[in-house]
Amino acid sequence: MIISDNLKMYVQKLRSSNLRPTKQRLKICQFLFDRKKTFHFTVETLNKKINKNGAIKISLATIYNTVEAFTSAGYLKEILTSKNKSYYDTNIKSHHHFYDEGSKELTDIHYSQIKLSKVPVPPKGKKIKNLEVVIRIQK
Amino acid sequence: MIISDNLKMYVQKLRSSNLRPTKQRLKICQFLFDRKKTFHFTVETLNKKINKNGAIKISLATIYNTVEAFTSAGYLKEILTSKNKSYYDTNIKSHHHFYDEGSKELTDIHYSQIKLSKVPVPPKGKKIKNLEVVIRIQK
DNA sequence: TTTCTAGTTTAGAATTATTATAAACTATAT
DNA sequence: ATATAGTTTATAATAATTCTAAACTAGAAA
Ligand SMILES: [Mn+2]
Ligand SMILES: [Mn+2]
Ligand SMILES: [Zn+2]
Ligand SMILES: [Zn+2]
Repeated sequence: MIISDNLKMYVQKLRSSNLRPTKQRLKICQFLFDRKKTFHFTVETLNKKINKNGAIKISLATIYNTVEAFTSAGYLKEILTSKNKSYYDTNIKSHHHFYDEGSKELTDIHYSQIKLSKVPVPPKGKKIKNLEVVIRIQK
Repeated sequence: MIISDNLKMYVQKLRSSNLRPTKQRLKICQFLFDRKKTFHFTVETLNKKINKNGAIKISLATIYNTVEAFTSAGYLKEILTSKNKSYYDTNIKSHHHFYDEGSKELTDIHYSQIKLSKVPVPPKGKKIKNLEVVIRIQK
């Protein structure tokens, strides 16, 4: 895959979500999705890496806006785990996580690696939005 | 059970955790534990209710300090669920929760109501600290 | 191609939850 | 009673995030 091909792909992807393909969004797309493996990040880490040595600087506000827009559009998944910071995942398939309380890092657990053989019925009028398990680990 | 009996009990409980039985801590103990059912709260809701119409006002800083001290002492459990706010639980037994994204309220799920028939081994050198499930629900 | 406009980016201010600071207060050991 | 370590408190500081409003830009329409 050549980068210019991916760029076209991102332009389409963004347009299909009613998001204009700005250079900021495309740069963030490339950073997030031009790779073989999915990964986890926070706005803080993304901001640092995006603005390390690139040509254009992207403001923190735009990083926030874009991560939020990409999450709404379904390109990213938010992982609720820590009380202070939001984590995001480029792996949008349903799956579980280890959360290391020491290093504050997430590791994927494939969906099939956890079997819930008994799950309670939600209260009337409510339905289950998400059943992904976060297993907290430490040394 | 008479309140004065519970008060003595709280004094002992606090002393046994090397916490001086101040009038602030005792008032918070009474508010949290003088009831038949356990419940969930945030510092914000606790602060409002504690300082509604009581004789002594307790500062927000003391509410934070006390909730932290009680959690360390094992009188309370912290439930990590939302990205913005810490939730606490007077039910310190291991159990699971529904978290309603609309009302932002927690509901207990008895430990036996969820069966995990397959759980992955944690990475080497790490052990599982906590395996309580939060099921996110919505309308 | 120029013009227009809604959408986007940005710096900086505001907000929210929480933690830190340091002075005044108090439980309790001596 | 006194001393002292622990506690409370108002207030400041911090951290993550959201808001604001002005400047900028993609892309539709003229
Ligand atoms: Mn926040
Ligand atoms: Mn915070
Ligand atoms: Zn993941
Ligand atoms: Zn509970």
